[in-house]
Amino acid sequence: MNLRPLARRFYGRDAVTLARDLLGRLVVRELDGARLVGRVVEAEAYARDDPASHAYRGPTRRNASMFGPPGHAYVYVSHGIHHCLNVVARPGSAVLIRALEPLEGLDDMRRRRGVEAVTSLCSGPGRLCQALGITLADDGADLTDGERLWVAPGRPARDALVTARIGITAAAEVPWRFVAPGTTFASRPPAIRRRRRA
DNA sequence: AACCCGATTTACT
DNA sequence: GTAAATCGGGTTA
Repeated sequence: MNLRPLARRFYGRDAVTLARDLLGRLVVRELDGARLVGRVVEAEAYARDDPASHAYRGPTRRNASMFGPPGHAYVYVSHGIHHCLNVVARPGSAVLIRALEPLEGLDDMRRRRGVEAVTSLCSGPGRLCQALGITLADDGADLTDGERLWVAPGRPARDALVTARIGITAAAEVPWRFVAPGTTFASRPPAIRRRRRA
């Protein structure tokens, strides 16, 4: 398993392309002498001119990292409780990591999460940050330096299931959520179409 | 599946 | 001031 960090050029693309290409990659975390690894199985793209994106209204204190160089982390606090991890693509755009398949350091993740079931460790953007100990201290972290948090090549998914993004109200139908085919570790099953009653 | 609630920041009035 | 927020857990049914 090659755990070396991906280089800057991997990130400096449009967020949709990057989101697809992140599926199957490895998020690597080193914290308190432990190494934690998870495979990306769910990601969402947020573009610069995207009503659902934190970047939509321009730079603010919170989203400053989104406007910095590609390949850094954008971490923010969601609903006052949870942290969410984004990977900055081209400046002003980012990819939200929504779920990982835990591969290494599961007991450490369990301890941080306070749950046992492997499908509850990293299946959700807030859950995976808790499992990996990601906080605002990681906002702006350079993911190419291989120091505390980075992304390694893994084995890119050959395909992606495509759905609308979760938990947004603006641009609710834009199909920029990507799920690795066959995974059981997504935050929600990737329903392709919503059934509708007449 | 449908609510309810927590904890806090942000953006807008 | 205030509503909404890239959420998660719990309860009710």
